[in-house]
Amino acid sequence: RSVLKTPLKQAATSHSVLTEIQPDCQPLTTPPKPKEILPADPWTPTSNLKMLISAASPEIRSREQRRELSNNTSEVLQAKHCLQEHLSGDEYEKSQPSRKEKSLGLLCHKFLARYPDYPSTAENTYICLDEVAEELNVERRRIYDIVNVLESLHMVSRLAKNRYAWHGRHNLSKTLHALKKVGEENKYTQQIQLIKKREYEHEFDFDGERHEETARSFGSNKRSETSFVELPGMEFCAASVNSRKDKSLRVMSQKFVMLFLVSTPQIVSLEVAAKILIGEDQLEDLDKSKFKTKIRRLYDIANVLSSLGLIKKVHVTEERGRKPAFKWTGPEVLPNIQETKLETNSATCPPPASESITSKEQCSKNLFPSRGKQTFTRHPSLIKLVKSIENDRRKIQSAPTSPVKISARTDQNLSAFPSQMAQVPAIAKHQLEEQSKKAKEMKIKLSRSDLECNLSSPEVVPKPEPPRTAAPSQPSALTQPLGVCPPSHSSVPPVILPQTPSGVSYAIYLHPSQAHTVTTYSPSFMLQPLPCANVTGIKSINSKVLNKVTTEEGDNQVATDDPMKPLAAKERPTIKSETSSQRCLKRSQALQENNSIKKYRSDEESLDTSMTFFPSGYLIPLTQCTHGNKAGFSEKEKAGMCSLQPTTYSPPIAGVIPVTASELKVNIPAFHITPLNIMLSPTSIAAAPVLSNSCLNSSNTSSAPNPSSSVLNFTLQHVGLIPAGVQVPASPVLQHVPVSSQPENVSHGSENMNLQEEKVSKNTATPGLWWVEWEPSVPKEPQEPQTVTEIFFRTPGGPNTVSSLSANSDGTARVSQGTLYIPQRKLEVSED
DNA sequence: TGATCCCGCCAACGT
DNA sequence: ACGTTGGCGGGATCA
Repeated sequence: RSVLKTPLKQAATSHSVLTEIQPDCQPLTTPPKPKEILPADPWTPTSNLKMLISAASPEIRSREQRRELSNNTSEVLQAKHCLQEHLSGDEYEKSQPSRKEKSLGLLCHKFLARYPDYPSTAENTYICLDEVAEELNVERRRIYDIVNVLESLHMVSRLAKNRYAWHGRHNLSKTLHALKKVGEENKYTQQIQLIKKREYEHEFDFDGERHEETARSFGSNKRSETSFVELPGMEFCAASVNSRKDKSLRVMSQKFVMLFLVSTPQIVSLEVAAKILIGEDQLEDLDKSKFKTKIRRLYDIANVLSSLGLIKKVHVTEERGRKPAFKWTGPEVLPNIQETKLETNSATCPPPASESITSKEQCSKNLFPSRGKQTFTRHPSLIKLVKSIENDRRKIQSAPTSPVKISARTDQNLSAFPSQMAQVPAIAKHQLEEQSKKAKEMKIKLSRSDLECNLSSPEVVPKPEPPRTAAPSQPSALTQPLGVCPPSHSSVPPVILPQTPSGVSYAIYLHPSQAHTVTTYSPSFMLQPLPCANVTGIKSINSKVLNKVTTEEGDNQVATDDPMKPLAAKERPTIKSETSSQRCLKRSQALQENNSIKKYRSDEESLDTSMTFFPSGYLIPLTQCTHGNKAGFSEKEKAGMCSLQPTTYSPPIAGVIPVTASELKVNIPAFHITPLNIMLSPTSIAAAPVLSNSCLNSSNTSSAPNPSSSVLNFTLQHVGLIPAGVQVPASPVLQHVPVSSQPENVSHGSENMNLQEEKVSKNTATPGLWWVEWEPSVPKEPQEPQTVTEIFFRTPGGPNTVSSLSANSDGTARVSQGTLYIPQRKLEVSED
């Protein structure tokens, strides 16, 4: 095994290298033993799996083939020798199993591909590390890395040495809830703030004095640390067999996840994570090496989490430069969803899984009396829809479902998506996984409700159906009393998410700015009251923009599902021989894209009526004047334009938005807002895809109302941050100021002007109000320009309480309240 | 370069 | 004592 995967690293002495490479083999001259070749053979028993994976990457495949060839003969050495002598040659390089191909992430994908996300609760799935290691052709050591992380999420549990039980994602939801809870208890949010604060301070004062106290307070609130978070029902198992519960990787993994779950923009930079994880244990001893090691570990964890589709790599750009970070892309973890502590009790190790599932069933039954299927155990937050949209770019239309260990299935899948697969970039393979997961989730969701299925299927899945005009289906959705807009207009379907019990949600959508990459000028926006009826009728869209938002990057998935896309039908056929449930799945996938609204409704209906559905009138379309750009933003305007009439944003009444465009003319220089739909939720859990109709009402092209102000006011009022009658001045004057946790500091920041230029602005007219804009670092190809705009405002309540309203260019946005978040010159963005 | 992170030594553990 | 785990960090790769 090692023989194959251990190509010489480089031009070192061939002999010594080979020796190293084949430690467990006969002398270096020993040609691959038949026995070893077999397991390593990419086209053997596990070939299906490999096929699937390699199929995603022509490169990998070809390489594997190449490898295979070389492995089968004693030519190996020769070849290597040869190659070595021509290190610079392409041949050699190509035959080299590129580091990437050996990455933990890819390995993890392979690993995950072996097991279903939601294994049958009837029979337990076991994992034998040895086997897996062998089949995946890697050292066991690597498997440990993966398993440990999975274990931290309770996706697997250790039964005995070399033996694990696979639970898949059945426990994920609960685990995340638990982790979030613990994360909150650990005050990670505050810790993050502290760290950021310190970073901030570092930038200005060179004396590391005050760090002392920071460190103090930091280290002080450590407590239940170093303990492995377990799930009721699972701990038994884990504890009994695995005494070392505080294993670093496992714990680290959990903590890392916690950080995501508790932080507002669910983005965590490695640096911060590392510091927090270190800081917890040993008191701040800025040990360089320790930090480095921590980072390394985090990468390992991150790779696995990425493979799971829970996070994705991004970069936070700030003055300091680009810093690696990760963004949570996993399911939203609703705060108060009662932890399903319906745990039964008696349970042996394997049982825990089924048990937890049982409890979930209970839960779901409660939620959906009529339903009893085990599949919809989870209470999929509607937000997932958003997530899915968020991840639109995920192409790879294939991989209907994540591969199961059954080879037959894999084959089927493969045959179904031959060509497509062949076009998928190797690295993008993971996306496939994500998608399949998404699909599964949807599947589950759908299965939960026939109604849902019925509603969605008719329109979305009609495979035989020719490129239908979105129009037909749209209306139906629109006619609904909900405040949603026609999905067809935008590739980014508008969605109204269920609200937290505490409050109503608002759907606001702004028109996407065409200048995704432009960051210097302020696009103009219009805030207009837009009754549903009107919305429904609106058809004009800035396809260019919209496409950019969702279809960009040639996202097959999206494209396929996009009703606007003629090719949509093209792929449907593949769904042919699927089961109805599978179809639902597919449909759901399709729905995500364009019928989110509908979908949402379905969910809403099927989910539970207790959810406060937001009045239709709460849809606030903020269209951007497509042309009212630069021209419209003369220096003068930038200076102090915004002539905002003190308008009171009273709670909108169904179907009506108490604001008029004219009232919201505000331009906030340096404030770049991209398309967004904002779901405002007092408690910070809403996220919604945006529905943007370009120039819908762009009649007012010249005016450039600033969405931020309107949104802000609207938000502030509805979130209760400001009296209904009060209005926050639409930042007539904006200054670039350093942002710090101390509001006071903000007031005088002229000296720090350079900091965060145009990134963070403060509305001097409204103390305690900041906005932060995250721009895409580089408008790479059709990748999604992840521009994030975030508005921070201090809550009257506590000095450290703030709320933030952030809008992502991908159409999602969220409002949250919580502890002070230091706007840090963070400019999130691009991914790799 | 700095960001990533593979690789595998070797110590802690389990049996 | 020996096999299993997995902490750790050198140094190779990648971007």
